[in-house]
Parts: sequence; C-alpha cells; structure tokens
Amino acid sequence: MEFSERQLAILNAIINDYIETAIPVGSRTIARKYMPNISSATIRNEMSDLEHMGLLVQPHTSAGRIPSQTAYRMYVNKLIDEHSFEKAADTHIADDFERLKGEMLQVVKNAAKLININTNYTAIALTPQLRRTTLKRIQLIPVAKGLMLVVIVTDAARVKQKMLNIPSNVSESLLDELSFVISKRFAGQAIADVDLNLLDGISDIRSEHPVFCEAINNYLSEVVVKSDSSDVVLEGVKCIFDYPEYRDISHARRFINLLDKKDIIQKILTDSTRRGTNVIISGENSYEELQDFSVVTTSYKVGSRPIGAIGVIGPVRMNYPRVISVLEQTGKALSNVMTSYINE
Amino acid sequence: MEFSERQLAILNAIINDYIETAIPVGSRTIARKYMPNISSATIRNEMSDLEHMGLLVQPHTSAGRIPSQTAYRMYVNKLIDEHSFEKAADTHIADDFERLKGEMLQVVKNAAKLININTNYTAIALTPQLRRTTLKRIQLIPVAKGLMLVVIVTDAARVKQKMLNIPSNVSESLLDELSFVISKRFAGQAIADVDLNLLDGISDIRSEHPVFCEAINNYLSEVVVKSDSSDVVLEGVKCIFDYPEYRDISHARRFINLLDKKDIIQKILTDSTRRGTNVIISGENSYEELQDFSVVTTSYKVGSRPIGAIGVIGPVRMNYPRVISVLEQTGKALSNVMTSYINE
DNA sequence: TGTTAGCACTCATCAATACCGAGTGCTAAT
DNA sequence: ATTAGCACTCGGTATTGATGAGTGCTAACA
Repeated sequence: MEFSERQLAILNAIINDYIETAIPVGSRTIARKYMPNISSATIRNEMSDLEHMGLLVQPHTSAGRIPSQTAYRMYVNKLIDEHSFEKAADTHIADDFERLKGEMLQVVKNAAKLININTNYTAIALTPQLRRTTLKRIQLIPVAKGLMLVVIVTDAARVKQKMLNIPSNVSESLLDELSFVISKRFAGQAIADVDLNLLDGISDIRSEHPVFCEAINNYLSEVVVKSDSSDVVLEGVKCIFDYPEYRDISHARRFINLLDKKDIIQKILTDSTRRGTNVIISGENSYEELQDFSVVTTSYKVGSRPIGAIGVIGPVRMNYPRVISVLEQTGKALSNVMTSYINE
Repeated sequence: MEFSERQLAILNAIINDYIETAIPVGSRTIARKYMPNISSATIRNEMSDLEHMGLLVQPHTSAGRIPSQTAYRMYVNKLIDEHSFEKAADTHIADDFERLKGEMLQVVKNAAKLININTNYTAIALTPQLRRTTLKRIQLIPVAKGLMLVVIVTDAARVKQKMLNIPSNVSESLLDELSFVISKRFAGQAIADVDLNLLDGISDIRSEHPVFCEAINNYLSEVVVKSDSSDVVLEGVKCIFDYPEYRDISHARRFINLLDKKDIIQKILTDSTRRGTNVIISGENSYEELQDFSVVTTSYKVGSRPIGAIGVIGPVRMNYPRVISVLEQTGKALSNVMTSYINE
C-alpha cells in the first residue's frame, strides 16, 4: 500500500488527536488544529480515501473518524523502527531505582508502581522465572510429621517454596544432609538441570526412600515449567476509570474481569519474556479476551538472559510512545539491579 | 429504645427485602409479601414511627424506605447474639479444604477463593502474621558481594525473605554458621524474641561484625512489627459489578480505589485478627474510606492463637447471615489446616 | 384507641418529541 | 487538484407529559 506524504500526515494527526481526546476526529478539527493551510473539504476527500484503505473507521455516519486496528499497527511499527519514542518520556526512573533495592519480589513490585505512576495505565509484571535462573541453594525444612517445606533460592534472589508430603520415616537430619548435598552439587546450575539421580554418594538414600526422592524431583521439574498466576503483579487498577471509554460500565467490567483472571495476564507476560518489547493491539492474532485493550510489554534480564517481563494494559487508544519509552527505561533499570546482584 | 413485636417484624421484613432487591421498599410491598393480614396504611404508620426512631431512611419523598446504618447494626448484633446465621450457608468448604493443602500462602489464597465463590462478594485475606508465629528456621544466604538474603521460616509454614546489605568481609561460612546457631537456639520461640544479643558463644562474631549483627536484629524486629501490604490477598474483584448499586461508575470507582490501596485493607484485617468475627457497617466509627461499604471479617488461628484474618467487602446491603456463616466455616477449616501442620 | 379506607400530593422513571451541532458526501466553480 | 457551498445524517441533550409507586393525613369504623 502506498500513501502520499499528506495522507500520512493526516493519518498521524488523527491518531494523535484521538489518542489525546478519545473523540472521533472530523475534517474540520484536523484543518484547524494541524493543517490550517488546506481546507477541510480536501481533508475530507483524503479521509474518505484512507477509510477505503481500511485505516480509518467511522463509528456512525455524521461522526468523525477513528483509527482502525491496522492504523495503530502501522503507527506503532513506525514508532519502533524509527526509535522515535525515545524522547517521549522524561522520567527519573533510573534514579528512583537506586533507592529501591530489596528482595526481588519487592523490586518487581516497585518497578510496576513506577510504570504505573509514569504512564497512568495499569501496570502488569511477571516476577523472575525460575526456569531462566540458576540455583543458589535448596533447603528442605521439616514442618510437621509427614510434611516438609521445600525452599528454593535462585541467583536472581527469588525464593520459591512449597509444602510436600513425605514418608514419616524420613528424619530431620536426613533433610538437613540432603539440603546440604544438593545445594553443594547443583549451586550455579539451571534449576531445570537439578536432578537427584545425578547425585553421587546418596544412592543409599535413594534406594531407601525412592518415593521421597521422586517427590522432590517432581517438584523441581514442576516449579521450572509452571509459572503460576501468583507470579503476576498488578499495580494501579483504578487508572482505567480515568479514561472515558470506560465510563460505560460494561467496558469497565470487561477490564476488571480480565485482571481477575491472572492466568491470561501471566500467559501474555510469559510469552513476551522471550520477545523483548512487544505491542499487542486489541488482542490481535491470539487473545480474544483482549478485544478493545492494548498491551505493551518488555522483558528484563540477568545479563543477556531474559527472566521476566513488565508491561501495561489499557485502552487501544494508548499513548504508545510514552508507554514504550517508560517500559524500556524501567526494563533497563530493572535488568541492571537484577544483574548487579549476580555479577558483583 | 423499645419496639413492639410488630415493629420489629416490619423492620426485619424491610431489611431482608432490601438486602435481596436493592429497591427501597414501600408499605404495600410489606403488606403484600410479608404480612397480608394487616393493611398497608397501618404499616405506613409504623414505618413513619420507625423513621422517627432513626431506623429507616427515605431517599426522597414518595420513595419507599431503606434501613439506616443503625438498623443494620441492630440486625447484625441480633444475628450474632442468636447465632441465627449458622444455618444460613450450606457449603462444602470443609471438604473442599481437604484437597487444598499446600504452602501457607497458597492455602490462604484458596480460602479466599472459596469465600468468594460461596458468597459472591470480593474476598480479602491476610496471610499468617509473623508476630504471632514462632521460628522454625532462619537461613542467611550470600547473594552477591555485600549482599545477603535472609529467609525466615515459621511454624505456620510461612516464609518471609529480604535482601540485606552486609559488610564485604563477612564470609560465606560465617553466614552458614550463624544460620545454624540462630536456628538451633531460637527454634520454637516467638520471632519477636529472637535476638542475637542473647546468643551465647558468638561474642567474637558480635564484636568483629557489630554492624552486621545489628542489621539482622533490626530486620527481625521490623519484620515482626510491620505486616506489609504484600500480605493482603484479594479474590473476585469483578463481583461488585453484579450489584446494582455499582452501576453508577463513581461508586465502582470508589470501590476499586479502595482495593488499590492495600494498606487500608491490611489495617482492617490486622485489627480484626485479634477480634474474632467482626462486622464494620459503612465504615462506622473509624475508616472514612469505607463509607458505603461493609466489611465482615473473622480470624483464623494456630491452636488458640490468632495469626491472620479473612473477610469479605461489599455493599452495606449485604447478605450478612450467609457471609458470616461462610466466613466462620472457612475460618474454622483454615485454622484446622494451620494447626495440623504444627501439632502432629 | 388501634385500624383501615380514601384521597390528594410528590417525585423518579420512561417514552416521545424536537432541536442543535458536528460531521459527511457530493457538486460545481476556481 | 482544490475549495466553497449545501443538503443530509444522526448522536446527544433538553423538554414535556404520562405513569405509577409511594407517602401523609383525615375521617370513619370496630
């Protein structure tokens, strides 16, 4: 598809105006605000053409036009190609991070809060994923007869724990010993590679408590594969009410429903962990649940290894340049913190 | 204040009807649905009296009446006095819990989910509070140069962790040794009582690394005092949209705002941890933020020691009998799980 | 003296109606 | 190719009137 300079200018003007005001924009508005030296009639003709090309949509006759999903897509692609979002947000994110070191979960929550404040959209985030981290230490702690707590600590200072049933003849000292041996043998390796069967010198334990060893192995492989929905962080849900498209209660309802289903958010964030910055407009392609919302995400890393993702969710009419800029800045700062824990 | 039998019956009818329908109820409705053998005119007279006593409110002339805050209070007090809520909810909560054992955080989340499903109001919960639990184990884990992770495990199988800065001359083996010594010395005691200064045989460590020991002590006393907002669990936010009073966007907005400020929820739940079942109607007394909402909470325990709280938040026109019943059942089941971890 | 029928009055809600204004498409003139 | 002009569309808002649920009061009744 080919566009004239002027068509592009008009399209851009419409997108920007609509993002700002949420009101369908008409030809006179464009003429007055953006291009005073051509008449509204001319713009009308161009707009008509743009509509036939599928870039503009008219909610009803005698209303102005709004950008189509395709138009947003073009706009965002150009934005990313030209890196023209970079100057869009002048924040103190990097500085703010300096004061916010702490346990990983908290760091990610703080990141979400910063994103929320700087964009005024609902921030979403995924805490560091175990699959992409290495083991620091494992601790098996007796809790009650037949019950123990497994605590896994990773290089990203992430802690994950779970209760496991154990045979009642497993002694406390055995748990201690095993904790020590496993931690020693597998420290620094990917969680996915931890496997009791590879452990020398405990064949007696293995043969005496096969069920027990099996249970630990199972948990380890499970914890690596399944990021559960409790890994999702939300911040600033209330922000949607600031946007007129959610005046209508049914829209607001769909939004809250979406956020209530953490597994969808988790899936989106997990997907985008491997992808770097990513924009999903109105749930394009997959994600029917995201109809009428846009999601922008980016990943954060330890070194060059992506371990989690942050993002925002909001109306399709989103301030993409600002959002992308804020996310990239935050992602970078977050990666720095994560990495510094490990490489120092 | 004195009431006739009939006045009480009428008041009760109004409350029940309004809870069910959310429509101001008029004299004819009462006559038709609840007391067909007296005329609407008589009921009108009684209602007029009840209004003068401050138990009914008229949204505007020529509308029916709705119960006042005082009326709800009376109603709830009677409910609790007479234990007449007990038959209000026939659930499978206790059974459902059987299948849901796991790590504490997850158990509490599941409890919240059950409450939400069984009441259709937004469930809130506070995870087990460290101040009220005893130490199981403490682990100091080196994460980077000058940085360690403190992991505290309690008898309620709750895990809490934080990053702490440490002097760079503190060695890995020292951390290991200290972990072992502290755990051994203080296991089974209240977290609040853990104090490195009471520890024999480490005076050399104390004198060599005073800052370091201080930091640990500080963190321990801090973690006990401050339940932070990350201890709050929410489930089923979307439910408010099922109730007509939140059709109005501004009400919905206030609700979401409230939930977004976790610290208020946390405060309410912390307060009610020591109180057993507790009903706050329209934020009576304290809590201005709760204007127009009601909160019902109950605590859960290890043995007889309350360690956390669960509850619901919803419209003042709430189905109190059912909610109280569900909460008490869930609280009991939750307490059983918590206690069983420890006493077996 | 408590209860009830009857009636005038109030007011939210809803449907019908008209009007305004922003916007379009088309045509003819420049 | 551009623009001025004009008829037409249609959502939003304001107005009006009818409807009905509800009240308060009074007078009659048991």
